[in-house]
Amino acid sequence: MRKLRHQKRDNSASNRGQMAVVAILTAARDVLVEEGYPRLTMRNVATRAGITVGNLSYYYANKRDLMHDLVEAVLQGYFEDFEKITDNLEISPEERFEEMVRFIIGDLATKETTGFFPALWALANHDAFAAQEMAHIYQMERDSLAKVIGQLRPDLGKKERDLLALFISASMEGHTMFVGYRRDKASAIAEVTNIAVYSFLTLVKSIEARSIRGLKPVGKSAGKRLAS
Amino acid sequence: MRKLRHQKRDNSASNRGQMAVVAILTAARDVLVEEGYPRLTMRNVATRAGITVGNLSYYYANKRDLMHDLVEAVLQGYFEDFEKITDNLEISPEERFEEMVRFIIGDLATKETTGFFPALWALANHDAFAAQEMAHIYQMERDSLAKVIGQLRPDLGKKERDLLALFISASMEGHTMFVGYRRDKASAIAEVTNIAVYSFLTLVKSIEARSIRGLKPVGKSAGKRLAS
Amino acid sequence: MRKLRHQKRDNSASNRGQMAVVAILTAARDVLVEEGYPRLTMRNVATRAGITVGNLSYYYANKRDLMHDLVEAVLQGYFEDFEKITDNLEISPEERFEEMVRFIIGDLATKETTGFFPALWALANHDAFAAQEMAHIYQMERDSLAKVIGQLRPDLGKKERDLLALFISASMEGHTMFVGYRRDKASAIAEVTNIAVYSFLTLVKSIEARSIRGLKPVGKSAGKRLAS
Amino acid sequence: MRKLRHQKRDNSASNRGQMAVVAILTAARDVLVEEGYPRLTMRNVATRAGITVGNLSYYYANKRDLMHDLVEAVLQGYFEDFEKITDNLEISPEERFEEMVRFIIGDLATKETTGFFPALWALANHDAFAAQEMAHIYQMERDSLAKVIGQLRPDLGKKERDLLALFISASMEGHTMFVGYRRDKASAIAEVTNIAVYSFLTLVKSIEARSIRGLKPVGKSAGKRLAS
DNA sequence: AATGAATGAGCGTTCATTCAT
DNA sequence: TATGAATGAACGCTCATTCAT
Repeated sequence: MRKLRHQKRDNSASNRGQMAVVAILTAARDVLVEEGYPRLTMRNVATRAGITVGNLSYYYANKRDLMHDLVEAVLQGYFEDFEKITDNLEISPEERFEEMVRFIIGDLATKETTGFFPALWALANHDAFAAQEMAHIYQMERDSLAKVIGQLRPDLGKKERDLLALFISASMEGHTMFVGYRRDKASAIAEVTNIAVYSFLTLVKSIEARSIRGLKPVGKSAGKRLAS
Repeated sequence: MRKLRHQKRDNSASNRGQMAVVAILTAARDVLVEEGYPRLTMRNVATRAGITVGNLSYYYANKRDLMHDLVEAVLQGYFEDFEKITDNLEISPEERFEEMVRFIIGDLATKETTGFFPALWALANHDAFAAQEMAHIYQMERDSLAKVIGQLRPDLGKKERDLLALFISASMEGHTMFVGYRRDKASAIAEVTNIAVYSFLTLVKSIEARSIRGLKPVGKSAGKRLAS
Repeated sequence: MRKLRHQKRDNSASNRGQMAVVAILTAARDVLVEEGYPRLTMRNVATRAGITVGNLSYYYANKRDLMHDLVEAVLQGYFEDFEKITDNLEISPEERFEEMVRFIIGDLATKETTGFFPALWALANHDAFAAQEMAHIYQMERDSLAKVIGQLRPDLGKKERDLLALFISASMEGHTMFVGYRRDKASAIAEVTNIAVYSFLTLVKSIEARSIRGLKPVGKSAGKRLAS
Repeated sequence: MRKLRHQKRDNSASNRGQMAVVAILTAARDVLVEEGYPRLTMRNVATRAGITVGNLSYYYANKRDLMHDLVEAVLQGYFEDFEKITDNLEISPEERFEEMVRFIIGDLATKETTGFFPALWALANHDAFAAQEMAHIYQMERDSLAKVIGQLRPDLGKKERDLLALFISASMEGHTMFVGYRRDKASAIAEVTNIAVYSFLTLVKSIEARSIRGLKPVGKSAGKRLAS
């Protein structure tokens, strides 16, 4: 995760308040990342932002609004990141694809991302807003991926490209808990990234629509299993 | 997730207490799954288990101990599941591999697993015990996977097999938030599972050690990128 | 106000909790009476009852429930008081009427009543529950009054008796803020009570239904006023 | 309640500030009337007046001062109202008396009065200033009443006239909670007013000083009661 | 006159935990 | 084993008030 993008709503002259909002959002993210969601309290955020609870409530009347802005700020950061890669036409589609994979896996190993996203996933299970924002950000990621997949495999239909993007995106996210910041297998990140690039590229270049639809290629073991 | 396995520690005659513990653990899991970690309170657990807070504290003096047992009980269930698949020698290694993939992805779409594991991942970021237990369960999953990979690719070294198992295991877990219970892309689970089986099998059967180590095959774009 | 009547809901053996509830309700009434509604906080009540906020919440999960029980306890006390007077058949209807007037005005001068009821009236303007409970208690008062009025004036219809009871009841309540505990005109309570007895008795004994309906008796000034 | 009378203290040229004060006082009264005293916050007043909290504090440094002015403004309005009736010499004393009764009961049924006065009474129990202002306004009301009573009954002493005025004034105020705006018995206001006019007129015209002092007229039941 | 920003105390409520019975 | 009662800290939030600009 690189930086928070706070969209100011009103263009008031005062930038003192604007700075406070950035401090609050950064503090909130840091508390969430370093201490976890249950400790993301208004008091902790205020303390870390160097203000009082009362003043925090001046900027965010309630926790929900704060969470809202926090998630949106994180989102906006990724939106800008993905755009840069997708719009880089100086390199080939295959290179762009590899770059996306390396960017995403590289990002998920940062302290912020390793801390933030699992919290968001857990939240999304019981919080409609978190679920919606999560859907939004991953739709963006999949769209970027599907675009490049289309350039690599123009023969595939939109549905197949979207499913491949879904599979690849979800697979990458899964590595957060293993090669993420200070996680168990963090030392294997280089190798895992290499495998990811190889695996996803091979997948995209070789798969046939029937493998997705479930008609196993000839010689597969499925028949035998059904017989048993 | 299928069921909770609670290992009684003392062999006391009372099985009333044993039943109470199972009720408590089940209640705890259900609260966690249905309401999320922040609402996993001693009161909620006690109420759902049909006992009083005071009595809950007789079985679990504090929340940490309860969490401990809960995570271990979930773990134990999976230990038994994996064992059954790994020990099934009536089918070929390739079939065993496919079965593992289909079992894991099938499981992650259950209500319990979709609810439980993201909470565990988030917790593991800030709770050493959760991290340790998580490491334990996934080590088990990877061991099972690595064993079958070894049968499929006897030419690969242990390190490569382990890395492939890590990549495949992590990739599968990543689908929890997307095709899991009531998640965004739940309807695509069949196609995603097919892609997973195809992709992982292709990967295992085709990858060379040098692709893992990072020496890209000739003609790769890496050189060019480094030059830019 | 004489005493609080707390109706225990469950007949549990423990009277420790029962005593705590009485202590809480008494504390709540005293805070309300002595410090006013804005200072009727859970903390103040707990402190005065000699318990902690946490323990108060064990008995009353929220302020609304506490208020509910408090108002009902006060109500119940009056219910018993009125019953005693109404059921006293040893004295004549006129004496019973006088006794009721003297009891109500006498009660309104007690510290508890002077403090409690104006707070309830103010509350009833914006709190449906308070309004409903208030309606309940005064209906009871009017019913008692109307009963005696009926014995004094059997010639009057029910509607007229009810209106007289309403007028008399409301008039008496109005004295709370003037001859109530430590209020401006507290020293005039004896004379005011005498006037009340004389006035209400004269009213009941002399009024004709047409004076209530608005048809002024002959010789009244209404006509002249309309002409001017 | 008809309108707020704010007396400007300094004769500064700025009438912008004067208008702001009226807006603030009106906002304060409306919040009190519509939402109740506990919600009469500086923020609510400022918001309703269309200014910021900071600016409100320019006009009223603290809540006490604001309350002070609010109560005085309401008072002043009544002062003007009573003066008009008292000074109307075109009608007879009896008519003037009836007009006062009808005016007061009519006023107490307005939204503003029904909301404002019970709040003031409750406040007066614990706030010396509110008690003092309340005393002031009702003294005025009683003075007006006593004046007319004196014209009706020149034979009575000042003390008796004052006591009658106290009884009548207090009785009328008591109807606020019953026939006031949106209160329980609001539909009975016409009949109650008729009863009030009849009752108070009868009282004033017939009562003897000894009935006030407590020496009951011959034939009364007091003797019997004392005997029992 | 007016704003936006800030404080610190207090609110109702929830919580993990303890303990006598 | 099981309960009801109790504690003290923390939670999200609101408030009157202050102050620099």
